Formats: sequence, structure tokens, C-alpha cells
Amino acid sequence: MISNATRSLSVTDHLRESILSGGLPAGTKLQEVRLSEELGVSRTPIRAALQSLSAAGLLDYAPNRGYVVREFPISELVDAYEIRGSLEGLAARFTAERGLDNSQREVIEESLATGRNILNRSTTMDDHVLGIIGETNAAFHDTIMEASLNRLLSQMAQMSFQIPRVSNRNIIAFGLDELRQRHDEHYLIYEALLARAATKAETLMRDHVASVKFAAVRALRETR
Amino acid sequence: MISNATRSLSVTDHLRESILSGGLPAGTKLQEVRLSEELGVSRTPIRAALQSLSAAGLLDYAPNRGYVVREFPISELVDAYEIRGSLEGLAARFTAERGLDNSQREVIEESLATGRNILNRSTTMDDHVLGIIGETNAAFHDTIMEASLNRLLSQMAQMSFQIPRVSNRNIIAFGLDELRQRHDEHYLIYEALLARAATKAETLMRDHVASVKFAAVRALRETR
DNA sequence: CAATTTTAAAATGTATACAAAATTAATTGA
DNA sequence: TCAATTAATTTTGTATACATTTTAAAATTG
Repeated sequence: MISNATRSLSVTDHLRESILSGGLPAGTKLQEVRLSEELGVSRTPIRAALQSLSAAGLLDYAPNRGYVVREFPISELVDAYEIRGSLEGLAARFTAERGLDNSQREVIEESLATGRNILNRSTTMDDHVLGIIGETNAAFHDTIMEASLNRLLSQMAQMSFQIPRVSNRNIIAFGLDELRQRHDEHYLIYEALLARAATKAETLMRDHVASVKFAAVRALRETR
Repeated sequence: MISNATRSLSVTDHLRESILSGGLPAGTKLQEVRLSEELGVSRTPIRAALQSLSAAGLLDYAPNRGYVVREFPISELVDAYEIRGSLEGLAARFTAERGLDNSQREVIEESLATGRNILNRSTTMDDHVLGIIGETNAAFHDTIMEASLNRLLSQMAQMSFQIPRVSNRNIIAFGLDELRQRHDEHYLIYEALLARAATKAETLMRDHVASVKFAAVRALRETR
């Protein structure tokens, strides 16, 4: 199990992981005693975790009836990308208005350089490449979200990432060329941020996420 | 205390109310024993409530250090309206795409009629008028959010309402004429929804919320 | 036999006791 | 006196026992 400050937090991480990975499919009833026996802790941290995941939107809850892994209809999953586009667009706008500090610029520039390097060198798309791209992509998006200086926005973005398959780290496996296009868009967004062009940054970011959405929808169609 | 299915839920409602009303100002440390004595319940439901409000973004939490009522900088409050605008805009678009069912149309039409009536009859703005307008306004916005058929979106909108003073029920007290303008915008939005004009509905809704934002910002400036 | 009621089992909600961590107070030593 | 350390207190985290509600199984009745 993931190690954390408290058992409650560990259990929360563990269960979230199980749900997002599909180990606990939608509809699964999560019973406190069963889980406490399985994970070797008392009901107290289990209850805390269930409540937390319910607030995060991963579980359905009814008083006196407990928690159930909630269903994620495909339509909602597609919508989640639209929502992410709007939220990250807003984040880009706020960040353009407020500016990036030195350390934030550094992080973004490093993510751009690392991404550029691996995309130039690679001819095939293995797990290594996907892993690196996933990290640099997340660093880019997370930094902009952080620089927007808005907790509500960050919290909401966090929520949208808790929808299975909607995340900045899980790169949808489209071709290298497409990956390069997405990376070029990062450059353009960064330029707009440096130029403090708020509306442009917002539009570019929204369109960028929309492109990712198209790939995700295509991937979804193919796997089913 | 508010009556609910469980003590945990009652305590949650009670504390939320206290925070949003300003009874528990930002920075207040919420200690479990103290609250449990004050509210006459054990620590268990108190802990559940604190966790829930923390997930909702009203409290800051640190392991082994407890919960503190979080600060809401004015800038974040203004941003919250931008976020609301985007989210409700998306809701309008999804609803236009998916359509309203009969009962939803009924609710909206009744809210429009009730609002029209009271705005035509009234010459001054007392608490009665504000109460009715608040209700009809909330009914209008809530119904569209519900009709968007997207849980993530609804959940996020719910979050933005938990920021003090950002809510569809708390009408910012601008003049009757302005209230009439806002009400006319409701009509236009409803028309766009009926015509299934997705982009138009989204734009109208976003602009509508932006207008409310301007009034809110103005009101904030005056009260400080 | 089917439908309803009653009863038993199991699950969630709450209180409380104990453990561990953090905070505060007291003590020690320079 | 002041800093660092230690001890005491307070606060949060966890386990467990009991209460209440829900769910299921069994019994009853028409």
C-alpha cells in the first residue's frame, strides 16, 4: 500500500488507484468491514477514505446504504475534456494576466526542452517515450494551473483528472507526428504567456485540449 | 441544528452555514473536541463534517494538525465568477445539444413568468422581491445545469457556489432596471435552448454571468 | 402458493477508549 | 537571560464497542 502521513490517506490513495485502474469496476459496492479486513486497518480510516473519494466524485453515496463505485458514461468522459479545455483555458488566461515567476518559467522551459529532445530522437513510440512525454506534459499543464493562482480552478482541474482516462499524465497513444504537433502547441502557448496575451493564451490552450480530446475519442472508438 | 438523515450531514450543513455567513471567519481553527461539546455530538460526526467541508474547499487541512477556515482572497472571488461563467456556458451548450424535457421546460417557464410578474409589479426592491427573484433565478440556472446531464459539471458548479457570495440565490442588490435586464437575458437564453442553438446558448449564458459579475464586483467595492 | 409480517443477520452511524503526534510548559545548562 | 531539551498537555488518528438502520431470511396468513 502507498505510504502516507496517515492510514486514512494511504487507504484513499490505494482505493483511488484501484478505481482508476479498473480493478474496482463501476457498480462495485464498497463495504467497510470487508475492506478493513482486506487492507488490515480498522473501519475508521476506511470510512474516511470512502468519504473523501465520494466528495471527489468517484463514489456514489446514500445515507445508511454505503458507497458504490460510480458509472462514467462515455458521454461524460467526452464532456470532461470540454470542461478541462475551459478550465485550462481560464488558467492560461489568468496566468497570462498575472505572469510567470522565474522558477515557473524554468520548469516550463525544461519540460519543453526535454519533450523536444525525445521527440526529435525517437522513431518509435515505446513505453519509455510515453512515460517521459507524460511527465513533461503534466509539468507543463500543472505549472500553468499553479501560476493561475486560483485554488478553486486547481481543485476543479484535479477533479476532472479523477475521471478515468482524463489526465495529463496518461498520454493517449497517437502517432509521433501528432505528438510533435501537440508539443508545438505548447511552444505557442508559452509564447502567448510570456507576451502576456491573455485572450490568445486562453484560445490556444482551449484548442490544444480540444485536439487531445479528438485523439482520445478516436482511441476510445477503436478499443471498443 | 439542521435536521438530516445522519448527524454527520447535519453538522456539515451547520458548519457550512456558519462559514458562508461569516460566523466562522477565515483563519478560525476548528477543533474537534470543542465543536463536539458545542454541538452536543461525539467527535465522529464532527470529523466526518470537517473532512467533507475540506473536500468542498471551505477548509484547509494538514495531517495531524487539523482544519482551518480558509481565506478567500477577493481576486479568487472575482475569478470564481469567470469560472462560473465558463461552467454555466458549457451547461447551456450541452443542454442545447441534448434538449429539455417537458418538466424542465415547465420549471423554466414558471420561473420566467414568476420573475416577470414581480418585476412588472414592483417599484421598490425589498427583501420579499429579492427572495422571489433569488428563487426563480436559482430554479432557472439549476434546471439548465441539471439538463446538461453531466455530473462533473454539476459538481463543479456546486463547488463554485460554496465560495462566499458566489451563488445563484444571493442576488446582488443592484437596481430594478438592471434586474429586469438580467431577466430579459434569461428569456434569450431559453429561446436559444429551445432552438437547440448550442453555441449561441453558451455565449449568451457566459455573457449573462459576466454581467452579474460586474454588479458583484461593483457591490464589493462599495461595501469596503 | 403468493404476499405480508416477523425475525434474524449484516451493514452503516455514533460514541468512546486508547495511541501517536503536535503543541505548550517546564526544566536544564551554558 | 536565553537557548535547547525534556516533560506535560493537548489534539488528532485509530480501534473497538454499541446503536440504529437496512437487507435478508424465515415465518405467518390469506
